[in-house]
Amino acid sequence: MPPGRSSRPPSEESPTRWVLHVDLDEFIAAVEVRRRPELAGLPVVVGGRGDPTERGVVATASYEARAYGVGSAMPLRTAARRLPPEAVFLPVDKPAYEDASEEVMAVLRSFPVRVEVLGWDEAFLGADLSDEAVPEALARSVQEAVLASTRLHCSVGIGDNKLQAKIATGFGKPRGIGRLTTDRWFEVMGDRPTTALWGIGAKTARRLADLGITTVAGLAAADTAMLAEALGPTMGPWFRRLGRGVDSSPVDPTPWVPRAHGRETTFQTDLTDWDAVASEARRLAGLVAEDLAAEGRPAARVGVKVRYAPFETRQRSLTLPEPSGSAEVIAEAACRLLERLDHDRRVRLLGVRAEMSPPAP
DNA sequence: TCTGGGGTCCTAGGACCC
DNA sequence: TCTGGGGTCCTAGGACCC
Repeated sequence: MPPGRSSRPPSEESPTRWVLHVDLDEFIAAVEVRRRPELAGLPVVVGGRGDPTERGVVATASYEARAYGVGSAMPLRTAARRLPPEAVFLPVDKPAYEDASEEVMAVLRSFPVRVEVLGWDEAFLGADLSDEAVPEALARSVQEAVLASTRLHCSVGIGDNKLQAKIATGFGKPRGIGRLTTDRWFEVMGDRPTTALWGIGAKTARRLADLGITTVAGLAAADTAMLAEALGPTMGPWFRRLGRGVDSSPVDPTPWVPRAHGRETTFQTDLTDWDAVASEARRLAGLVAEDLAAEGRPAARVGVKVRYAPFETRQRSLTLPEPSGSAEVIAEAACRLLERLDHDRRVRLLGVRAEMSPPAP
């Protein structure tokens, strides 16, 4: 999505005739129902520790739950208020979703395409100009193969590029196939709000509206220099390309190399005791060090995040004198960073993160 | 309706160096 | 004398996505 990954020199790109975007339907909820068939047909909500009286938000709601107006990122307490008593709340079980994701990606890789994994439940499939497959037929084959191997349903979007394919998937959901190509871009997208574009959220939409731009067509017609002036030299022109449905980024099957790892916790009750904050920072630093060790890469920078009640976030970070994977070094750095923050306020959330140096080429 | 946790990338100002 | 210009690193914050 971000422009950084999209702005490769043309010489690195393979000529792509079309792109498929595969997106699993209600993935997390579907994985839970798959192993608990008795939940089928019930409103199922996965989020937090599975206790709707706690602080936490909905990770995924089943379609039955969505019918009650429950969706991702909604506080669990709100979801509980909206849902009938038979609704089921489950805790997030990350390893289970990672395993299920691997099953799905293995199926996708069995097709003669390049596969770029976007997250647990999404991937782009790219084929070259020389390949003969018809995208609709391939899309249907992918859906059938994923269902047969994993008992999970997915939707597929077809586009001339990743941006179009990603948006097209939404037109196919659930269990369908959507199509959005250059020839019909403005017919389909022109009158939609700018938030219909992948990469434009509420904040950017508001800034665009302040410039008199509210629709995709309006964004496409905007002056590039004006957008660059108002929104930045990289982002401004990139937004305009989004408005025109243009995306030259290749489907890149290269395994993802993480830039950073972090752990954070929202406390069920705000912390007032700064000693407790510091010891929690040490615990989180230990978890981060484990993540680094699993990859065999040291931290180059360490950062802390503190969210004060009611909801005000502060971050501090530093570059280590030399890269280190030591839990003790990361913990000490985190504690030093905490010294630079106000100790007299209630703390709602604490996070510790480590940034890695890029691996040697 | 009081707002998770895991990430990515961009921007902008100041420090510092040549 | 009160003023250069470019480049890179560091840091804080913001926006977006799943």
